Amino acid sequence: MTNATAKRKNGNKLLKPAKVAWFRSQLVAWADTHLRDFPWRRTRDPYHLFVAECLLQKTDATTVAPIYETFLTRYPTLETLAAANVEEVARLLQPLGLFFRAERLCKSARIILNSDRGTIPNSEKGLLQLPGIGKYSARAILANAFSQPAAVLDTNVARILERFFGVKGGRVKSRCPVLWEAADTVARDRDTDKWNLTLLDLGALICTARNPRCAQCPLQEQCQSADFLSFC
DNA sequence: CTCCCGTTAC
DNA sequence: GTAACGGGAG
Repeated sequence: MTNATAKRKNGNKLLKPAKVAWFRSQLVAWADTHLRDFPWRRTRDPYHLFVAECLLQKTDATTVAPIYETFLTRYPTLETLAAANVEEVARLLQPLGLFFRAERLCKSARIILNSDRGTIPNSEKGLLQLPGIGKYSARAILANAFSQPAAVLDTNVARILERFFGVKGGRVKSRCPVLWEAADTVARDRDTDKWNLTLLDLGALICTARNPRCAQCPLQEQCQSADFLSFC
């Protein structure tokens, strides 16, 4: 049993089980008709998802979509990326900014090819060895490419958990144990990939950082932070 | 805690 | 016009 699974089973003192159950069922229903469609959501290819997660870091999904297609056309395999000219990769990433990612992508490709597996690692530990892959990206790849029950915590998920459950994370959400634990607690053991996408999309479409659309939110009824003024 | 950096919301 | 946005690494 993994740590995360053990924690889920024992429950989280901060989160009431009944409220967690309601949270899940509301979101599962919402996901049926509201999940967004992106090219990287139509594949389970570990390399494709590795590229996608790198490009999606601190970058809006709608901005990434066209570049992602071009990237995979130009560098269709780990081998081609490992052999790529970093400057050229950086040029391709131009509309996204954060050019240091070009170097990290190429370097990761070389590390992966020199590893025992020779393919994208299928463990959190293995993925974390790669430059540019932190806990969020590692778990996203585990869930999406390898169907593992790996919950993610990004600023969207953190915001939803903080608002709905009233838990308080620190400044740096990505390294906040309370929020990671909450993310693990609310996650489902099955279809964790879809669950992760559900939270990301609720954060992107409804529970936005500014001007959240509380009136359209499936969680409004039990949300600690629901903006009741939005009814008026 | 700071830097990275283009895009989008305001 | 400016500020907000968003993961990882040093």
